[in-house]
Amino acid sequence: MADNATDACDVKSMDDIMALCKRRGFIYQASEIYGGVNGFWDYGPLGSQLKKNLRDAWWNDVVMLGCGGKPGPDGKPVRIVPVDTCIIQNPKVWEASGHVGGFNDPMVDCRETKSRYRADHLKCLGEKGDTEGQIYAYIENDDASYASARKKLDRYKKRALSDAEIDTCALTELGNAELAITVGPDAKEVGTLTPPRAFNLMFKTVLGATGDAEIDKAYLRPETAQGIFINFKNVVDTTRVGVPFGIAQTGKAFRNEVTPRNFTFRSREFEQMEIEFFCHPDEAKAWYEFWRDWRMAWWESMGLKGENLILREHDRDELAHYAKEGAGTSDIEYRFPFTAPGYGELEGIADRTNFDLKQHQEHSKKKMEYHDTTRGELLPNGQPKGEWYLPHVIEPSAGLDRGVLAVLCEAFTPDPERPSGVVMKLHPRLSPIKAGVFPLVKKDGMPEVAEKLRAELHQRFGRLGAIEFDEKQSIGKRYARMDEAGCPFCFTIDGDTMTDQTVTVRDRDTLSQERMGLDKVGDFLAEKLGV
RNA sequence: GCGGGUGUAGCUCAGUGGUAGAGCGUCACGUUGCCAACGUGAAUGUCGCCGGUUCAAGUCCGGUCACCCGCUCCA
Repeated sequence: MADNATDACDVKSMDDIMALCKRRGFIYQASEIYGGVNGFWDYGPLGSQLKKNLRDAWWNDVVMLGCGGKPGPDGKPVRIVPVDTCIIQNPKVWEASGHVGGFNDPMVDCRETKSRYRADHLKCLGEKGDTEGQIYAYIENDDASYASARKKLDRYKKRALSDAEIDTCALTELGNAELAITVGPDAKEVGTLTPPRAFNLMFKTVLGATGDAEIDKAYLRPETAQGIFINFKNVVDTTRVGVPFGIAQTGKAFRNEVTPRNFTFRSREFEQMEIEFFCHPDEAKAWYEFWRDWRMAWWESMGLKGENLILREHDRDELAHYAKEGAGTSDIEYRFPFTAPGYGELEGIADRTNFDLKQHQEHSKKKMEYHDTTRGELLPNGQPKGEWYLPHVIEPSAGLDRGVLAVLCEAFTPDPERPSGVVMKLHPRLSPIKAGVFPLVKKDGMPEVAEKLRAELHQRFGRLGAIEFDEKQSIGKRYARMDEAGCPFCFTIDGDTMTDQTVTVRDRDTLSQERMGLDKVGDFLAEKLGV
């Protein structure tokens, strides 16, 4: 598959993938019967099981096995504990995290140049005392922008005005009538600037049935991370964990994206799989590199391989405000059909330093420092004195819905040779349908034997995914359906089964058909599913 | 948020102001002996939604919603 990855990518059409997702019940548009709602998607029977399987794989590998059992940079097992925190928290959480203050800025759009400006970054100038003539907006502390505005004013007045004749004010002080005679910083026409509009990406809600919209204002969380940070002390105090350790959480988060687009890639409601890994500041770099590399390997183990998956280290000037002082930030990115030849982010691994714990310590007035009893100078009795510090945090934060989408895109394989025309080569561990059990024809006792096998496999593997039983229509049609659903193996009961107790195993990816004993099917499937 | 495009059956799409269509899929019955076989039959639509023009609107006009593409945004 790796050899023709580029070719396959070229052939893949997002429209075809979306059509298959709808047709086979992976993903539907939310509220479809009411015309849909922008930025929201529902998962169908196959999609929800696929999503659960990917989440379970993450949960199992990260939390239960602690990075799949791989020792950390300290040579010890990686310790991760889970939490499940609320979508709605005290609004002060989002003030501390910076989500309320920093991202509540009114913005101004220019209809002519399509530029967007922060309203509080724009100033205006005009001739002193002139209330009729044009006003020129410019970007504060930008000499070129200011000079441009002055030049436009001079040209409008047909003379060079002195500094003393100029009046300036903030754009936010202008009324609508004045905006109508204002020229944007990079515009030629007047009145192309929109009134300042707030672009807070957080969903607001109101607490209490009779709640006052202002006083009882609350937010749906824009990320799951803060729920972990605010419970850091609780977990340390009530669980026998010690730094270094991680706290994991999966759950929904909500962002009022300006432009939801690209199928489920940028949704307004989405699910995250996040780890906040707490470590000593001196060890942050080693843990950062450990997590970055292990997370990359994990996505590869989910079937995302070759040129479509890359690890990209952020440039210094690209780093988020909280990561400036840290060891760095990396994105694990997948080349989606709609981003190709570029890539879209699946997971970010960031060294957030102690930014979040420090913020919550300041805002909540609660001590967030950790007492590390394994550090500090040795006391006369031979015990370490201990050291108080704010742990640094390495955050591998993955998008579950984006992961599902990447897995679907990777699996989607056009194949004109097949009757279905397409096969979903999902990793067996992720496949929503684990196996198909088919009687070759609906007679001669075959359905009965097939049903017995289905019941046996269902008992053993039903917790992982569906076991499909189908006795209708031709065997080829049933195989084709399984190709589109991404079912990796089909077991077919035929005439020979009745005499020698063997079945045909049909492999989705190779189309090979081999015979095996009826009693070997369970173990065969267990091995393929890695259970 | 701006500009362009699209919206008709589950999917892909035809449809010239005058009776709502095709292929595939789905379902039933028969047949069928390993890759969407075949036969017969069936179901599936307020033509995205709202309004307007008209004797008559899927078709023309306006608005709106959703999706796609390009900007913009994306802590």
